[in-house]
Amino acid sequence: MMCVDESAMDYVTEQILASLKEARGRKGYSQRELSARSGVPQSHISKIESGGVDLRLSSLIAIARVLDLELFVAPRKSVPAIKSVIRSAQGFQDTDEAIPPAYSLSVDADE
Amino acid sequence: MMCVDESAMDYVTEQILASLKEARGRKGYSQRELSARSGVPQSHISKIESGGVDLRLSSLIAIARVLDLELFVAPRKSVPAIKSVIRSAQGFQDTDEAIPPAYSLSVDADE
DNA sequence: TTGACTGATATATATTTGCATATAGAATGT
DNA sequence: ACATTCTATATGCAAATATATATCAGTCAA
Repeated sequence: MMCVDESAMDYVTEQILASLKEARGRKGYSQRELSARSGVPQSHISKIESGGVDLRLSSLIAIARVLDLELFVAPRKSVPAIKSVIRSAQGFQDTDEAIPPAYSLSVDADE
Repeated sequence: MMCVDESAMDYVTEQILASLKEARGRKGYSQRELSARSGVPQSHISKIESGGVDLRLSSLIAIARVLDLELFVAPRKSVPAIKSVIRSAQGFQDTDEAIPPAYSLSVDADE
Protein backbone atom coordinates (compact mmCIF):
# COMPACT_ATOMS: atom_id res chain seq x y z
CA MET A 1 0.00 0.00 0.00
CA MET A 2 2.98 2.26 -0.43
CA CYS A 3 3.84 3.57 2.98
CA VAL A 4 1.86 6.71 3.62
CA ASP A 5 3.28 7.59 6.98
CA GLU A 6 1.38 10.62 8.12
CA SER A 7 3.15 10.74 11.43
CA ALA A 8 6.44 11.42 9.74
CA MET A 9 4.99 14.49 8.10
CA ASP A 10 5.63 17.98 9.32
CA TYR A 11 2.73 19.70 11.03
CA VAL A 12 2.90 22.64 8.67
CA THR A 13 2.89 20.30 5.72
CA GLU A 14 -0.14 18.52 7.07
CA GLN A 15 -1.93 21.81 7.55
CA ILE A 16 -1.22 22.96 4.04
CA LEU A 17 -2.12 19.71 2.36
CA ALA A 18 -5.32 19.57 4.37
CA SER A 19 -6.18 23.08 3.21
CA LEU A 20 -5.64 22.11 -0.41
CA LYS A 21 -7.77 19.03 -0.12
CA GLU A 22 -10.50 20.89 1.67
CA ALA A 23 -10.46 23.72 -0.87
CA ARG A 24 -10.71 21.28 -3.75
CA GLY A 25 -13.70 19.72 -2.08
CA ARG A 26 -15.33 23.07 -1.49
CA LYS A 27 -14.98 23.98 -5.14
CA GLY A 28 -16.27 20.62 -6.16
CA TYR A 29 -13.31 19.91 -8.41
CA SER A 30 -12.24 16.40 -9.19
CA GLN A 31 -8.53 15.71 -9.26
CA ARG A 32 -8.85 15.63 -13.01
CA GLU A 33 -10.44 19.03 -13.19
CA LEU A 34 -7.96 20.51 -10.77
CA SER A 35 -5.26 19.04 -12.95
CA ALA A 36 -6.68 20.62 -16.07
CA ARG A 37 -6.90 24.02 -14.44
CA SER A 38 -3.55 23.99 -12.68
CA GLY A 39 -1.40 22.13 -15.16
CA VAL A 40 -0.30 19.68 -12.50
CA PRO A 41 -0.99 16.13 -13.69
CA GLN A 42 -3.80 14.27 -11.97
CA SER A 43 -1.47 11.43 -11.07
CA HIS A 44 0.67 13.85 -9.19
CA ILE A 45 -2.24 15.41 -7.39
CA SER A 46 -3.25 11.98 -6.26
CA LYS A 47 0.18 11.32 -4.82
CA ILE A 48 0.26 14.69 -3.14
CA GLU A 49 -3.07 14.23 -1.45
CA SER A 50 -2.10 10.76 -0.37
CA GLY A 51 0.64 12.50 1.56
CA GLY A 52 3.61 10.49 0.39
CA VAL A 53 5.27 13.26 -1.55
CA ASP A 54 7.45 16.21 -0.65
CA LEU A 55 6.18 18.42 -3.41
CA ARG A 56 7.99 21.32 -4.99
CA LEU A 57 7.10 24.91 -4.45
CA SER A 58 5.97 25.45 -8.03
CA SER A 59 3.48 22.59 -7.82
CA LEU A 60 2.12 23.88 -4.56
CA ILE A 61 1.68 27.37 -5.89
CA ALA A 62 0.06 26.22 -9.12
CA ILE A 63 -2.49 24.19 -7.24
CA ALA A 64 -3.14 26.82 -4.59
CA ARG A 65 -3.74 29.50 -7.18
CA VAL A 66 -6.49 27.55 -8.87
CA LEU A 67 -8.16 27.02 -5.51
CA ASP A 68 -8.10 30.74 -4.72
CA LEU A 69 -5.52 30.20 -2.05
CA GLU A 70 -2.40 32.24 -1.54
CA LEU A 71 0.84 30.89 -0.11
CA PHE A 72 3.08 33.05 2.00
CA VAL A 73 5.33 33.36 5.01
CA ALA A 74 4.74 35.49 8.06
CA PRO A 75 6.61 36.19 11.29
CA ARG A 76 5.66 33.56 13.81
CA LYS A 77 4.45 36.09 16.33
CA SER A 78 1.79 37.42 13.98
CA VAL A 79 0.38 33.99 13.24
CA PRO A 80 -2.41 34.01 15.82
CA ALA A 81 -3.72 37.33 14.55
CA ILE A 82 -3.58 36.03 11.01
CA LYS A 83 -5.49 32.88 11.84
CA SER A 84 -8.10 35.02 13.47
CA VAL A 85 -8.40 37.11 10.34
CA ILE A 86 -8.83 34.00 8.25
CA ARG A 87 -11.48 32.59 10.54
CA SER A 88 -13.57 35.73 10.51
CA ALA A 89 -13.24 36.02 6.74
CA GLN A 90 -14.62 32.52 6.44
CA GLY A 91 -17.46 33.45 8.71
CA PHE A 92 -18.68 36.02 6.24
CA GLN A 93 -19.26 33.35 3.62
CA ASP A 94 -18.23 35.95 1.09
CA THR A 95 -18.82 33.54 -1.74
CA ASP A 96 -18.29 35.32 -4.99
CA GLU A 97 -17.66 31.75 -5.99
CA ALA A 98 -20.09 28.96 -5.39
CA ILE A 99 -20.49 27.78 -1.85
CA PRO A 100 -22.73 24.73 -1.72
CA PRO A 101 -26.13 25.79 -0.33
CA ALA A 102 -26.39 22.77 1.91
CA TYR A 103 -29.15 24.25 4.04
CA SER A 104 -30.92 25.95 1.17
CA LEU A 105 -34.46 26.70 2.31
CA SER A 106 -35.41 23.39 0.97
CA VAL A 107 -38.72 22.80 -0.69
CA ASP A 108 -39.60 20.13 1.76
CA ALA A 109 -38.47 21.22 5.19
CA ASP A 110 -37.25 18.08 6.90
CA GLU A 111 -37.57 19.65 10.32
CA MET B 1 24.06 26.72 -17.33
CA MET B 2 21.25 25.90 -14.97
CA CYS B 3 18.82 28.52 -16.00
CA VAL B 4 18.63 31.27 -13.42
CA ASP B 5 15.91 33.17 -15.15
CA GLU B 6 14.37 35.44 -12.59
CA SER B 7 11.71 36.64 -14.98
CA ALA B 8 10.40 33.11 -15.31
CA MET B 9 9.90 32.87 -11.58
CA ASP B 10 6.48 33.06 -10.06
CA TYR B 11 5.65 36.22 -8.17
CA VAL B 12 4.73 34.25 -5.08
CA THR B 13 8.01 32.41 -5.24
CA GLU B 14 9.89 35.67 -5.51
CA GLN B 15 8.04 37.05 -2.52
CA ILE B 16 8.80 34.05 -0.39
CA LEU B 17 12.44 33.80 -1.33
CA ALA B 18 12.86 37.49 -0.69
CA SER B 19 11.33 37.04 2.76
CA LEU B 20 13.73 34.23 3.56
CA LYS B 21 16.73 36.18 2.42
CA GLU B 22 15.65 39.25 4.32
CA ALA B 23 14.95 37.26 7.47
CA ARG B 24 18.36 35.62 7.32
CA GLY B 25 19.90 39.05 7.05
CA ARG B 26 17.87 40.36 9.95
CA LYS B 27 19.02 37.52 12.15
CA GLY B 28 22.57 37.99 11.02
CA TYR B 29 22.97 34.36 10.03
CA SER B 30 25.47 33.30 7.42
CA GLN B 31 24.39 30.64 4.95
CA ARG B 32 26.51 28.20 6.94
CA GLU B 33 24.88 29.07 10.22
CA LEU B 34 21.43 28.83 8.71
CA SER B 35 22.48 25.50 7.28
CA ALA B 36 23.65 24.22 10.65
CA ARG B 37 20.42 25.27 12.33
CA SER B 38 18.03 24.08 9.63
CA GLY B 39 19.76 20.98 8.37
CA VAL B 40 19.62 22.23 4.81
CA PRO B 41 23.10 22.19 3.26
CA GLN B 42 24.77 25.53 2.70
CA SER B 43 25.28 24.77 -0.96
CA HIS B 44 21.60 24.33 -1.34
CA ILE B 45 20.79 27.53 0.48
CA SER B 46 23.08 29.30 -1.91
CA LYS B 47 21.20 27.96 -4.91
CA ILE B 48 17.86 28.71 -3.36
CA GLU B 49 18.75 32.32 -2.70
CA SER B 50 20.14 32.64 -6.20
CA GLY B 51 16.68 31.70 -7.35
CA GLY B 52 17.72 28.83 -9.59
CA VAL B 53 15.91 26.11 -7.73
CA ASP B 54 12.34 24.91 -7.37
CA LEU B 55 12.73 23.76 -3.81
CA ARG B 56 10.70 21.22 -1.96
CA LEU B 57 8.19 22.04 0.68
CA SER B 58 10.21 20.39 3.44
CA SER B 59 13.27 22.47 2.66
CA LEU B 60 11.24 25.64 2.65
CA ILE B 61 9.63 24.82 5.95
CA ALA B 62 12.90 23.82 7.60
CA ILE B 63 14.50 27.10 6.63
CA ALA B 64 11.50 29.22 7.50
CA ARG B 65 11.21 27.66 10.93
CA VAL B 66 14.74 28.61 11.88
CA LEU B 67 14.06 32.15 10.78
CA ASP B 68 10.94 32.39 12.94
CA LEU B 69 8.75 32.42 9.90
CA GLU B 70 5.64 30.38 9.39
CA LEU B 71 4.44 29.13 6.03
CA PHE B 72 0.75 28.83 5.28
CA VAL B 73 -2.08 29.23 2.83
CA ALA B 74 -4.97 31.62 3.11
CA PRO B 75 -8.06 32.43 1.03
CA ARG B 76 -7.10 35.03 -1.53
CA LYS B 77 -9.73 37.48 -0.36
CA SER B 78 -8.27 37.67 3.13
CA VAL B 79 -4.77 38.40 1.90
CA PRO B 80 -4.94 42.21 2.13
CA ALA B 81 -6.07 42.03 5.74
CA ILE B 82 -3.29 39.59 6.50
CA LYS B 83 -0.63 41.75 4.92
CA SER B 84 -1.89 44.62 6.99
CA VAL B 85 -1.57 42.53 10.14
CA ILE B 86 1.97 41.60 9.23
CA ARG B 87 2.94 45.19 8.56
CA SER B 88 1.64 46.47 11.84
CA ALA B 89 3.27 43.61 13.72
CA GLN B 90 6.57 44.58 12.19
CA GLY B 91 6.00 48.16 13.16
CA PHE B 92 5.86 47.25 16.83
CA GLN B 93 9.35 45.81 16.71
CA ASP B 94 8.02 43.31 19.17
CA THR B 95 11.31 41.50 19.43
CA ASP B 96 10.88 38.84 22.03
CA GLU B 97 13.63 37.36 19.91
CA ALA B 98 16.76 39.19 19.15
CA ILE B 99 16.46 42.02 16.73
CA PRO B 100 19.96 43.23 16.16
CA PRO B 101 20.32 46.37 18.22
CA ALA B 102 22.47 47.96 15.57
CA TYR B 103 22.58 51.18 17.53
CA SER B 104 22.84 49.32 20.81
CA LEU B 105 24.22 51.48 23.54
CA SER B 106 26.86 48.88 23.44
CA VAL B 107 28.76 47.77 26.46
CA ASP B 108 31.83 47.09 24.54
CA ALA B 109 31.21 47.26 20.84
CA ASP B 110 31.11 43.61 19.88
CA GLU B 111 31.82 44.27 16.29
C1' DT C 1 51.34 33.76 4.52
C1' DT C 2 48.03 31.69 7.35
C1' DG C 3 43.57 31.32 9.17
C1' DA C 4 38.72 31.99 9.55
C1' DC C 5 35.17 33.64 7.39
C1' DT C 6 31.87 34.55 3.34
C1' DG C 7 29.08 32.59 -0.86
C1' DA C 8 29.55 29.64 -5.29
C1' DT C 9 30.46 25.34 -7.95
C1' DA C 10 31.11 20.04 -9.29
C1' DT C 11 29.73 15.62 -9.10
C1' DA C 12 26.91 11.89 -7.39
C1' DT C 13 22.65 10.42 -5.37
C1' DA C 14 17.85 10.64 -3.98
C1' DT C 15 13.33 12.05 -5.05
C1' DT C 16 9.75 14.24 -7.50
C1' DT C 17 7.49 14.62 -11.65
C1' DG C 18 4.96 13.29 -15.87
C1' DC C 19 2.98 9.87 -18.96
C1' DA C 20 0.53 5.79 -19.64
C1' DT C 21 -2.09 2.58 -17.64
C1' DA C 22 -4.59 0.17 -13.93
C1' DT C 23 -8.09 -0.17 -10.48
C1' DA C 24 -12.55 0.89 -8.25
C1' DG C 25 -17.22 2.28 -8.34
C1' DA C 26 -21.76 3.88 -10.31
C1' DA C 27 -25.03 4.05 -13.76
C1' DT C 28 -27.02 2.31 -17.93
C1' DG C 29 -28.19 -0.91 -21.46
C1' DT C 30 -28.50 -5.73 -23.41
C1' DA D 1 -27.09 -11.61 -14.69
C1' DC D 2 -23.26 -9.61 -17.56
C1' DA D 3 -21.26 -6.21 -20.26
C1' DT D 4 -20.32 -1.36 -21.25
C1' DT D 5 -19.29 3.15 -20.46
C1' DC D 6 -18.26 7.00 -17.71
C1' DT D 7 -16.01 9.16 -13.80
C1' DA D 8 -12.70 9.37 -10.05
C1' DT D 9 -8.43 7.99 -7.91
C1' DA D 10 -4.23 5.16 -7.71
C1' DT D 11 0.28 3.01 -9.40
C1' DG D 12 4.70 1.59 -12.28
C1' DC D 13 8.34 3.20 -14.60
C1' DA D 14 11.53 6.55 -17.17
C1' DA D 15 13.17 11.12 -17.12
C1' DA D 16 13.90 15.54 -15.02
C1' DT D 17 15.76 18.00 -11.21
C1' DA D 18 16.37 18.87 -6.21
C1' DT D 19 19.45 17.60 -2.73
C1' DA D 20 23.94 16.09 -0.34
C1' DT D 21 29.07 15.82 0.02
C1' DA D 22 33.12 17.81 -1.02
C1' DT D 23 35.62 21.36 -2.93
C1' DC D 24 36.60 25.92 -4.81
C1' DA D 25 37.36 31.08 -4.94
C1' DG D 26 37.14 35.57 -2.70
C1' DT D 27 37.60 38.79 1.47
C1' DC D 28 39.27 40.50 5.61
C1' DA D 29 42.40 40.53 9.39
C1' DA D 30 46.21 39.09 12.41
